[in-house]
Amino acid sequence: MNTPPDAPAPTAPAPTSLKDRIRIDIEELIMSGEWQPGTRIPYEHELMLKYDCSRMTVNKALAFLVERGLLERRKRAGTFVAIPTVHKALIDFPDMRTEVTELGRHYDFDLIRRIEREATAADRSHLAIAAGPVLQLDCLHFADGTPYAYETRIINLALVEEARTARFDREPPGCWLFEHVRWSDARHRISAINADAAIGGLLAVRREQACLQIERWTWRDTGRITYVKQIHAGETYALRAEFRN
Amino acid sequence: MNTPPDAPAPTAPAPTSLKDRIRIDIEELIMSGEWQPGTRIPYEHELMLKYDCSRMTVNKALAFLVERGLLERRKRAGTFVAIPTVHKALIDFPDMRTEVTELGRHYDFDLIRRIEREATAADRSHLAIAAGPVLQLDCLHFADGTPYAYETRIINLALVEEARTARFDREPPGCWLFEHVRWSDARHRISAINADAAIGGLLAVRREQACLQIERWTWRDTGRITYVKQIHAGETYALRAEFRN
DNA sequence: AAGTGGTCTAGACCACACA
DNA sequence: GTGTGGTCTAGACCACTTG
Repeated sequence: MNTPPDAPAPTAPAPTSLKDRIRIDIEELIMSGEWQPGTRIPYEHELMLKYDCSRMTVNKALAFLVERGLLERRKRAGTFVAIPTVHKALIDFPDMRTEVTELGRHYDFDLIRRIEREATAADRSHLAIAAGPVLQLDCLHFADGTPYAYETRIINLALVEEARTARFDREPPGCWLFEHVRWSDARHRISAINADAAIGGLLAVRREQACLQIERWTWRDTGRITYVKQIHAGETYALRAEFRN
Repeated sequence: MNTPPDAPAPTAPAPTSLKDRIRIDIEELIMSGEWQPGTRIPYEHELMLKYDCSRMTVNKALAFLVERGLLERRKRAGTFVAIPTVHKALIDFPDMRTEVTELGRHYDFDLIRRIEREATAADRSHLAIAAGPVLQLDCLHFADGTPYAYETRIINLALVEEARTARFDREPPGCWLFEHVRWSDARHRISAINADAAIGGLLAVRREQACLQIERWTWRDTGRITYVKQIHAGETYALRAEFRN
């Protein structure tokens, strides 16, 4: 469906700290257009006087807005309203069990395949390794008994040895990894694909049905931990992302 | 294609401030698994002693990690390693011209339709208004002369009056809005659709081709500014998102 | 009741970029 | 040089929560 999302929750009136009041005041001056992109805003020293506070407090408010991308600071020159170039959005990829449960539906999954092997060419490419043992886990996620998503995953056993002995018949691999492995970075790729006969059969959709495909490569400092590809039937699934400055 | 992305750029060795050293130390203890999720970490006072610095400096480092979702703080109890529940990722939605140009390709666009009208039922739903004038702008974006994306947009003229007189024959609507309107919030919806005959014709793909559809609703405090739907031919397009905790 | 984090102060020194 | 922001200090009071 094509229903617009709810309006953003009004920002909590909250026990506003002075730092937040300064921050919000400036945000509003920028949003309203009163302070145009490129404008120099008052120096920290001037804001100290205006809000009758210490420089540290002003500094915290400004630092927050810099991290959000609303301001830019240049030494000796001052602080400027940033010129926007991109829409940034924050997107949540919960694990499947959490995602389905939060929809108020009953979650279940089938482990379709579990293969331990030496890395194939494709595995080596995804995990950026020259060789080594990997574990492939394919499973189908259900919501209220209906196929929800198909997932195929490769785990680098050299980095996650515990996966060798883990049982994935009760706990889905995504959950297990969440609890057992920390990652320092991840990259996602979101694309649209046409269901082939195999995917169509698994997800119970017609051939050619447009599906949303999410791929994720996960790193830890020491190397790549896992590669996962998730496929959702398009008509019933959509990702949601929130603005994030 | 299904090529894995490049490894994340190594974090700049940078002129590390003390605050950052503390932050990085703690990050590494968490990432390595030495401090498991749920663990209480040392009190601010203990960290002051360890790093021989003021409490403010420790506090800044911890506040940063809280905002990143790596730590949770409870008064009177202490600071704890957060238990992860979702993968968060940051995704950029540049405007089409920027996006295509950054790919090193030549950008061009055609304005297909420009309609000023009283809001229809669909417009009212997307903009959450009871009535009022809207502007619909449909256009086709090209990269190196090849169709890149189809875009249909509705602008709330009550909030963006300047759009009435703006010319959209040289500058694409997305760019124009970037420069003229600030938003305070936006919601995105990403889904997969099958090309119908009309979309297939515009994007030069076969019927049923899976396409990636991105919808965006944009707010300012005072109301909804615009709704836009962008459709990319699936095989040639993918969104990329970075981990962001 | 006690001790945590939340917030703030009124200074300070420094590096850097600009004039 | 000069003045900006970057960073840090050594305190302080308070609210909250939890033992």
